[in-house]
Amino acid sequence: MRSNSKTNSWEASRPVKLVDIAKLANVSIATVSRSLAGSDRVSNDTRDRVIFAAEKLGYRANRHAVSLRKQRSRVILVMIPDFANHNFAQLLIHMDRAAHRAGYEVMIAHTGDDTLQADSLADELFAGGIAGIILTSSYCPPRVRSLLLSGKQLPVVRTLSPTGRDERITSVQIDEIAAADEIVTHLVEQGHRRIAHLAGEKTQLVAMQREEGWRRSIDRAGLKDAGVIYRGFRVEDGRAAARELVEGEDLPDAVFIASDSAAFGFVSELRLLGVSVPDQIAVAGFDDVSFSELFTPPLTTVHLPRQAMAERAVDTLVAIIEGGEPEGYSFIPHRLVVRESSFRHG
Amino acid sequence: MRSNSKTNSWEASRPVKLVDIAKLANVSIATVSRSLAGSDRVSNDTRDRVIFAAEKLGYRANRHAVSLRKQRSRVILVMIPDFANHNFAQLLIHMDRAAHRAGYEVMIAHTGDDTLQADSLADELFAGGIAGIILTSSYCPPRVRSLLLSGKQLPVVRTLSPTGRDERITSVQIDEIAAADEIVTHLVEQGHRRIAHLAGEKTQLVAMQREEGWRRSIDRAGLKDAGVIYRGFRVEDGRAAARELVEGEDLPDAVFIASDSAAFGFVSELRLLGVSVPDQIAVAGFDDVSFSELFTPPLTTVHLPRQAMAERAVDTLVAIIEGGEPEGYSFIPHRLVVRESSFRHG
DNA sequence: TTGTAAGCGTTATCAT
DNA sequence: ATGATAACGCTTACAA
Repeated sequence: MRSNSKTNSWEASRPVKLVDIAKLANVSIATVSRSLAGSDRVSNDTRDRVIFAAEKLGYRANRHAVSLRKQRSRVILVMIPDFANHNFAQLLIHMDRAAHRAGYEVMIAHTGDDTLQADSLADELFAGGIAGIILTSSYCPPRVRSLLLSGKQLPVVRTLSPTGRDERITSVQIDEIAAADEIVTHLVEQGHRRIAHLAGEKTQLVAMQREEGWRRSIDRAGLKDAGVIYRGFRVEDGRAAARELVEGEDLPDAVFIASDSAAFGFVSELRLLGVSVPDQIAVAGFDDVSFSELFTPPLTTVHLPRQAMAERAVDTLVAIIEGGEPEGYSFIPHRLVVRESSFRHG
Repeated sequence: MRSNSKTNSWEASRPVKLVDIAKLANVSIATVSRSLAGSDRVSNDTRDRVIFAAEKLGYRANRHAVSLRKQRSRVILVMIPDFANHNFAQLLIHMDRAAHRAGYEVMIAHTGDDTLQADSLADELFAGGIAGIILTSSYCPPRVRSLLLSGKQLPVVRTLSPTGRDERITSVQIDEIAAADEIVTHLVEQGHRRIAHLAGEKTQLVAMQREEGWRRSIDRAGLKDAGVIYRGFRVEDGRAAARELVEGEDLPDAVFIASDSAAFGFVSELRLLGVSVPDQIAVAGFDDVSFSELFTPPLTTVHLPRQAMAERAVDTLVAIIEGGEPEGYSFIPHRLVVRESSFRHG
């Protein structure tokens, strides 16, 4: 048990409660509550007096009392695998804003290494502690997953990361396959012929979809499979892939890399190995994080519409929470960003 | 008012409550509560039966009921000016972890453009909604500030950003002046003579302290003031400064830039203008965000010990919340990171 | 060792 | 239009 001394060093002045306002305004607490809630069953005069008193005392409702009584929380849990990744950080800004607009607060659960804490937070969905959950990776807390699979509708929405049809999670995403297809087609149009792919891990749906897009594009162009390296989305994965590629027979003309972070590592390691981008190998990434345009060379990539996804995800979730019908899937348009890293060499 | 239909599309199965466990285990609610709390005033047999029942039903305590009854929340509010900035994103990861370790949850308030929402959240400190506040910028919510200034002790800690002595906020920070001094001294030792400074805004304490460090270093070395440009900490500020500098008389040997982000913009814009770093101008930044080493050229900078600061800030706050004595200031050691951007040209 | 009951601050139902 | 009062789910004296 945690120490629970009664002598807090910060003398906690007693919070202002309804009863304090009631006394000051000379009405009952019921009337105070109604006035503050903007009910029309109060005389204008009384309401004004109450509101004045409330402001004078600096009243702030106790969220726990309200949530307990109303049996409904105004907290949305956002499950994030990695804060440090720009994708998630930016998503968070926009979710926070959208949530506030709708009258909700955002709480974060980090699903990084250890999901226990996060799962426990998510379970509060069933205890009324939180109103809904936004998933941003392929991860889904076990209890939520099993209920979802049993056909139950829950206030749970996934965004950023794609959702398999059989997962039954309301989803806000881009068309990953089409996006990958488009950017690889851009490489083809630049004149590149041997286009390899640095993919994510084979177990990840998002990686599989981006690979599928790459494959469709080279098939359509009648190009030969120049090889796939399965690694991951992090900087280090890109570095490792670069070393592997340089050790191999002959270099491809271009590489489509499934994430910008990996692309940074890839290009950076190639430079160390004396291979220059795009002169010797052209590169295209995926995500368009803020550093992509500052990178040398500036990275050609797919821009993830993070703001639109975040807002749509929140709005969808709020709609479900407040009794609407979940829509299943909704797709957000993506955008190609062509920069120097993909330019034809020579 | 928000629509509040009673027919939620997700049939909310009634949450499991203590009374459900009580029935299943054939004991009173009080005994259930005691068992789950690990009280020693319960027989082992009963406790086991209760815990078994609780797990079987998938019980999760209602946080609002607990907080209301215990008159103490387990939520820490972290006020962040900008999620997208790596500094804050990383800080958040570590705070989240440290908070969970101590049994708290983290809630985020974005103090970006509009502080109203954030202030309102912060005010919950006085209504019992949150247990304490961590500030990460110079911003401090008005009500908190005025109470602090009146000499009151509050569970409020600032980190990352320095605190003025007169602010009376418990603070976890690095020695900004010393750090700036050291990195400028490194530039001096590289042989640079005309060392300019790209500072933040004049109104910001952190900018003033870094400028002070720069000034001390060049004074000690007996160098002339090669000029200060006051802009800001963002990429765009760095770009603008680069243009201003190139338009001026003659270029300095080196520039100490008060933030890595601004340094990215500065170097990037210089490249566009045909000035190369570090060949024509050496550059040193401040922060050591994750891109700093991927940047071209890799950036010499001061590493902010984000993890240590985050953990110390949380621990300090928790100590105050739980009745300890606030320590005032505590300093975390920083570290110089020397990379190519500061190398002597020629 | 266990049960009974009061109460945390708020909202909502029922009177008046 | 307003006031009394019963919940909301939980913890914790106090009783047994």
